[in-house]
Amino acid sequence: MTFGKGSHLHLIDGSAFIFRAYHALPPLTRKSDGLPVGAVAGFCNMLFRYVEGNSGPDAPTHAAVIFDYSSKTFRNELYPLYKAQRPEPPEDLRPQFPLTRDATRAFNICCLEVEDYEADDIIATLSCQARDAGGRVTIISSDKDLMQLVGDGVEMFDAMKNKRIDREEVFEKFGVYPEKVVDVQALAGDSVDNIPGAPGIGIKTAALLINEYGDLETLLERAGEIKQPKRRQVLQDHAEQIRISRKLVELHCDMPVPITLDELEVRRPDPQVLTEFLNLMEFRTLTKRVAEKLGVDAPLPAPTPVAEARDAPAPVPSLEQLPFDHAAYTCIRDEAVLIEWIGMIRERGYVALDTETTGLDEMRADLVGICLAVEPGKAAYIPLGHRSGSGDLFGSAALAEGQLPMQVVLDALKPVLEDPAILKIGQNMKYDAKMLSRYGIDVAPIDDTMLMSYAMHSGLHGHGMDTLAEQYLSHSCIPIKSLLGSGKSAITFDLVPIDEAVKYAAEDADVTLRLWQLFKPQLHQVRVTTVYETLERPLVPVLAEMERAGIRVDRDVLSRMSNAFAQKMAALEAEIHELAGERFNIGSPKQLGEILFDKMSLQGGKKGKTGAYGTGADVLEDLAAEGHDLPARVLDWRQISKLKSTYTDALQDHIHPETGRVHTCYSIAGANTGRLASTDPNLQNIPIRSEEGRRIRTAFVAEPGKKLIALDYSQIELRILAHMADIPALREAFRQGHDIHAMTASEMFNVPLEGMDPSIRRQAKAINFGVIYGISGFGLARNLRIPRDQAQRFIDTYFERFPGIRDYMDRTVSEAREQGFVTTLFGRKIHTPEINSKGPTAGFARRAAINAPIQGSAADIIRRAMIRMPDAIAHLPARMLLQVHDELLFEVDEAAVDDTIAAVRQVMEQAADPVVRLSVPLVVDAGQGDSWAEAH
DNA sequence: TGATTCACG
DNA sequence: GACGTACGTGAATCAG
Repeated sequence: MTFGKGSHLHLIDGSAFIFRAYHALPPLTRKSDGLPVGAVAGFCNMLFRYVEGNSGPDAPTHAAVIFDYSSKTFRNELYPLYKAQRPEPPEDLRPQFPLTRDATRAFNICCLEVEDYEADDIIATLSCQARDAGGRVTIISSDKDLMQLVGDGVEMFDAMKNKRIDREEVFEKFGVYPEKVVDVQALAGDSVDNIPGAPGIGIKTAALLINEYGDLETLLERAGEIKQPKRRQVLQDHAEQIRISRKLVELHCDMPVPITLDELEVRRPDPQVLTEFLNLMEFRTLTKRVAEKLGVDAPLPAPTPVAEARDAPAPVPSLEQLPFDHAAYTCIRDEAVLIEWIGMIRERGYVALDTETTGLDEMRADLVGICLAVEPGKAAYIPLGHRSGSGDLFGSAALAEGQLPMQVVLDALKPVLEDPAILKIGQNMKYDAKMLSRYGIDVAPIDDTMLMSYAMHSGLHGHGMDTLAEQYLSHSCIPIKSLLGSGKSAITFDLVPIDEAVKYAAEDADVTLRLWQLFKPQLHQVRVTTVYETLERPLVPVLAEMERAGIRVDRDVLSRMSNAFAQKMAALEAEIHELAGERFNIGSPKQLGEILFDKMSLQGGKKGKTGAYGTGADVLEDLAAEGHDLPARVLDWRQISKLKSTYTDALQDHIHPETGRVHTCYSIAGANTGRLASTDPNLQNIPIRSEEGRRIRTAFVAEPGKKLIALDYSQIELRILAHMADIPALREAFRQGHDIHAMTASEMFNVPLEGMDPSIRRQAKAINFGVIYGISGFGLARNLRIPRDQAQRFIDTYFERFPGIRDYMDRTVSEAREQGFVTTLFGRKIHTPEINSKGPTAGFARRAAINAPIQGSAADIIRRAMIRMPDAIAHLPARMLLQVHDELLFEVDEAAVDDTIAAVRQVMEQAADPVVRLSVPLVVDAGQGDSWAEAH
């Protein structure tokens, strides 16, 4: 087909694809020879997804993937420093560049690169040709340097955000429409690409100037007319540099392209060629998936050149590529079959296990069925508590036919599940272990695929089964919604027909087993075996115990507080409506914003990106400080409302009817840094900072005759920073037991420790915290409510006095850039896939990378303490109940309070030993009382 | 469902 | 006078 009217050309920014793929995936290598292929794998996945998604009315008629030929181009002649400070691509990415070209061709998509030109120029030239021929163009990229091309039938598509970029989007970003984007870029420059621009002028100012003078040339000619002297000077002094900058950012629409548009016509991939290429790369799952899609047989895996030991046992039949066959799963309905399966488990020494229940709350849900898998594709479901759909009016349906009695099954399985020689594999085993422990079975030993993934892939993606199956087995699990429905009409698993349940449940165990076989050897390759074995796996039984124990909560205390809050709120509500002169929903930020800034026209109203006024506490506090009553009352109302809805009301619903206690659930793999997270309810954010909120802690009480004791690490993150960054002054202060913030203040402001002004100490404290968070002048200024330049001076002084801190930060960031992850003191890896992105994301990623080793090391330390705790307190009448990041809460017989504090403190303070010898001591503070309020 | 707000370390 | 920011979480609520 000739390219012309009605044609639609897709131009894919190949280099962007490669880098994204590289950073999104762990460093995979080809099994047979160790060739790094992670980026190629990701690239192929993206291309496949792209091809799959290309159907429908807006499908392209023509397409090409565009690459950079090399990093040297004609622009370097123009300006030698252009992109000069770009880091070299990582060593293991280099050999993958040519493979991505091969991959593109294997997909039967034209791939293009031209010596001396950037991919962007090729994209520009082809876009112009296509537009001139009357066709449409979509550029698949989010690179801002391409935005100058948008308009007149040319659009961009950000594949990452799944968002189109049109003229208006460009205007939002640059403050001008596409035809003026180069002018703005020329003025603003770009530090990433080393485009000089005009010093001190950013995009905002540049857009302002261009909009005023029309275009860059006019602006430069008439620069003398500019009123601001500094701006005028800059433009006059740097006119030449700005003109060069413009040449650097302007894309070439007329470069020689060795191909015509007609040749880019979309072609179907040749199944043979494509699957052979994927097979050569040894992407087994992708090969299979593509073959399925194209309706051909997957080629046989290439023989591994490494001589296979002849007498080695037959390899486990090749696993993750075996298709999922739901019809092949067994349903165990009689004892003979059950015994047969138990035999198979004993023979192998491991089994993947999954329990099905009536709900997600292990403390309240009932067991409905158990599923076992012994080989990929070989799984069996044992229905135990299914009920036939037609129950009586009260929903108490009778047990369905054809199920073994629960007790018979549990009795038969118990020896296997508790056998120390048989490994039980689960996905989030804490859930299943807790469930089964309620039925008298202590599952051990265990492996957990969720935790394996967490140890290997933290920061890359979530670790739920669906995500993992999708990512590593290219398999989409049956959604539970398809069985249970959703919303009001949702049913519980016991009402699902057994035939349906078999497929779903057995699939889960099957997937778990396949993931385990895939992950187990990888743990070692990625060097996180120690992390998994010492920080993840042993934590499961410890947390399960804590969650089962729960903490006693006094309902009456909460309920009385709720009533008091309700009255207070009603009074405040009346007062606020009075002040506003009308009734409105105080809980609605939108309505509140309109009242404050439109109706009352108070100053300081700032609209965010959604166009709504900000009404956060900081904004309202500023208004209140100016003497406005309404915002002050709203702040009061908000505080009470929060306490009531989140704490005094919701917490009551979480009191277990039988135990009278609240049983939170900890997610081990929730937070990227290694911290735990607490849910249903969250007991890690019970108020303490405000006096009013603190009272909620009086509702958390010890049983009669017992006490609560709380022990928390003092300044653990700062101590870790002092150790990791090796700051002698901080280290010494901690060794001497000095007040660390006062010491910092004294160093920074040259004031004596004696009689220090508390506000000076407060500022030093804020800086100390800021450092842990990846400090910025802006952030510190906002936190301390001081001018920005002053905040920046503080930071400069801090870095001068403690130069090691800056070194540490720089080291950490470059480590993240080079490896794609940072590590804690104990070897936990936290991936930083966005560290090399541009724009505001870069700032976020940078700060997160700086913070992660510190927060993560602290998390590792308390994990180590928790894991050792059961043995350390076994001889005491004490139970560990809660963890709040740097604090542990125990319930103990009154008589043993002191002994327990001593034992726990010992474990906590020595928790880093012997793996890490900290150069600072860890110090633990302890408290005790009848309630959490007293103990803290 | 996403944005906003706010509780904690 | 800058692209825009403190790090990590979970829950309740509003609005579309």
